[in-house]
Amino acid sequence: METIEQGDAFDPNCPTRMVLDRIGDRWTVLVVISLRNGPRRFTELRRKVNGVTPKVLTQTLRAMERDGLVTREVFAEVPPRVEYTLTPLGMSLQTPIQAIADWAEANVGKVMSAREASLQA
Amino acid sequence: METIEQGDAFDPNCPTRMVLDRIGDRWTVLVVISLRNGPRRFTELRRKVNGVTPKVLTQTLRAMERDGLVTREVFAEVPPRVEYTLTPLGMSLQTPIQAIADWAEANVGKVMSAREASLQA
DNA sequence: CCGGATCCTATCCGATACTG
DNA sequence: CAGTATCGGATAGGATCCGG
Repeated sequence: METIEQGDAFDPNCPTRMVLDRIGDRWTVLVVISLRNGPRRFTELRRKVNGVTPKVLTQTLRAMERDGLVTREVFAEVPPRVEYTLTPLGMSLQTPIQAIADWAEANVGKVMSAREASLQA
Repeated sequence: METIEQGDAFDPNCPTRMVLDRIGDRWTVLVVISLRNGPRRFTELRRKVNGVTPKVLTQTLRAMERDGLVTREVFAEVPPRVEYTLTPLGMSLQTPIQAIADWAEANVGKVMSAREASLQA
């Protein structure tokens, strides 16, 4: 079936629900965007992903690692260096993310004016 | 600019961030899917969106109404009837949602096996 | 430099009960 | 039928400190 089904995201165990949960969280999408041009170090990511705390960034990266979206590579150096890289799977996530971004840019104006209008009513 | 920018979703006030917040919540996406074939009544939605409580469904619908995604129409009848309908804006949300669903269906297997694999490591 | 440990708060969500 | 009111629990996320 090519289109969304009723039983789809309504069930916690369903594919779409799972992806939605990932995309829904505050940072996963930002990390994907930040890594799209190649590997980044932890601190680089911290700077790019404006305002994320180390704990949460670590949480996010670990979750993404578990799901096969990023790989984590530790270099036994002094000072220590850790690089995160998008897997092909992680890279492919950019397609739906881009779709969202496109919709957002195209329609944010309408949403904002709807919001304004509802304040007066 | 056609592609995602760094400053994009990193700022709470930015378009993508806003849309992500909507998509991230548990029910908005499900309501959009449930309404795609035409207007639905409150209780119909409650049934379709499996397990949502009236309070939360109302919250979701009100938020969507504010953002111009749905319209709410009250019929002065006995018994009372209220219909919710997707606006064109709300309809257009199905494009990115479909992109997510497609990605999910195509890649859920990989994510699941990555998860399995990480359990043994 | 990387990120774990701990504590805390905000928010979302669910259950239940009640009203026009 | 279509909600509202109230309460309570779960959890993501933030602040801060500390260790390898």
